Formats: sequence, C-alpha cells, structure tokens
Amino acid sequence: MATPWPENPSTSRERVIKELIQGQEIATHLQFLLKKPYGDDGFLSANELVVKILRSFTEALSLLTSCDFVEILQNQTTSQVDSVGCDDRRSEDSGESRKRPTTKDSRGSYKRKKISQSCTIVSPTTEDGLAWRKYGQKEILNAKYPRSYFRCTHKYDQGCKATKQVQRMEEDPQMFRTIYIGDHTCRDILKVPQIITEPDSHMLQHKEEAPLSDLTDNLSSLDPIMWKDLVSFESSDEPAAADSITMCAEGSCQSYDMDLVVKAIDFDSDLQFDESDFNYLS
DNA sequence: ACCATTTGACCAGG
DNA sequence: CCTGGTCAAATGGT
Repeated sequence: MATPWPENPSTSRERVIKELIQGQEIATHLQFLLKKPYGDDGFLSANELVVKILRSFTEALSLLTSCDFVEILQNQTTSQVDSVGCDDRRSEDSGESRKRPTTKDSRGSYKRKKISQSCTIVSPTTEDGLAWRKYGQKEILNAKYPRSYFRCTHKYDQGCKATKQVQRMEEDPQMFRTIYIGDHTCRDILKVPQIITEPDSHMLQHKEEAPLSDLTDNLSSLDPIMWKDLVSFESSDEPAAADSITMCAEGSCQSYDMDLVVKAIDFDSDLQFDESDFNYLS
C-alpha cells in the first residue's frame, strides 16, 4: 500500500529532491573542507560522518526517483511514467537472510536478465556511497583477477534491481573497473564522477571525436562541487596525474581533457586551493 | 542472534 | 559443452 503523497506530487517531488540535492551538495562541500581523514580516538571521524550523511542523501534521492514514487505518480495522475523494473517488487517483506520456500536446491535456477542499461567506471576505489551486497565472485577465463558481483541492498524491500560487477584491472592493478547495471544506478553514479583513468586507455576512442561544444555542455551540466571533489581526490592519490578523465555510459565512453575540466570548474571564493596540490594544473 | 561474505552448485545462453 | 551470472548453505564477524 503506497503512502499517499500530499499536494501536487510533481511539485512536492521537485521540492523534496531539490532540498535533498542541496543538502547533499553542502555535505560534499563540507567533506572537501575536512582535511582530517581519521579520528584520533576511535570515534567516527568527521569525514566518516560526512560519508554517512552523503549516503543518506543518495539513498533518499534514489528512493524518490525509483519505484515507490513512480507508483504514487501513476495512482494520482494519468500521465505515462516509465516504470520498467518496478513490477517485480516482493509484497512479502523480506529479511535479507530469510530462506526461500524451496522444495529442493534451486541454486542457479533463474532467468538471466538482459543488460538493458549499464555504465562503466574506472576508479582506484570500489566505494561509491551506495548500498550494495556482495552475492558472488567468479574466476574469469584468461583474467588475472576475479570478478565480484554485487546487488542493491534494497533488492527485496524496495524492488531495487541494480547490480554491479567489480574487477581489478590487469593493466593497472591499482584500479577497479566497475560495471553498473540498472538505469537509476547509472544516473546516480554519473552524478558523482569518480572516473580516473590513464589517457592511453582503450576507452579513449572518442576523445578526438568529441566536439568542444559537447564537452563544455556536458561539463556545465555536472555539479561543480562534485568536480572539485574529483580534482582533490585525484591530485592526492596520483602523483603522475592523468591529463584526461573518461566517463563511460551505455556502451560509449567520452574523454575530457583535464585542462578543459579545470577551466570548467568555477571555484568558490571561500575555498582556498594550494596549487602545489594539483600537479596537472601547472 | 543477526547480518554480510564466501563459496560451491546450478543453469541459461552462446 | 563451456563460461559466467545467480542462488543459497556455510561460515565469519559483531
């Protein structure tokens, strides 16, 4: 039974999302300002708290933009809303570890789903602020490192169908290639670019094809605070910094020249940057 | 005790 | 038949 949504649903939705996004941005901003990575005394560090806050925002936004709200909209309006993936929600609430009523071992008996939408991210970390639960790991033929399989923690309680596959890269064992499968997940992930890759990667095939206007349009649509975070992150972890970054979605990748990225970032005046922290700027 | 991860079983699709 | 994606029992951590 869906909870009724007060007022005009689209107006309320926009307001809630706007508020959450604002809070998320402020928390991200705060995270950037907090230099101290760990607590001295075993308590949660401020940075860890910010990570938790950000996760809450991401979770709330994800909920609002996914099946629950789609159902509400469909109940209250006659407009067509894309609800692909919202129809298999389990009505019986599920404990995560509850065993399914099976008469025999049904492991592996499933319908293999088609990958409708996916995006690939290359990052030195597998952490993305979203809630995942590992459900498998496989040795992959001719691959040095195994592939791990994760599903959305809310698969059963909210019908979240997102999955991701994570594999350490042979070319650069410091980096992980993560394939996110699921529409909402891709949108969430691409809002928080953690994409750092080497310029000679095979994924840079579109670098020269991207017209300047496309690059600037795409960059201006991204949250500048998030980009500051990326800049900070990359500079601290990679002494020999890359001169470009790559984002991949729906099977195609696009590379951005780092100079252009840096120019596209509108630094707030209250943030003090030490240029020595950013090798590639010089 | 509860929850997440590990790991071998199982099976769909190529 | 082989590979890789998913399931679920076993195991481990808190």
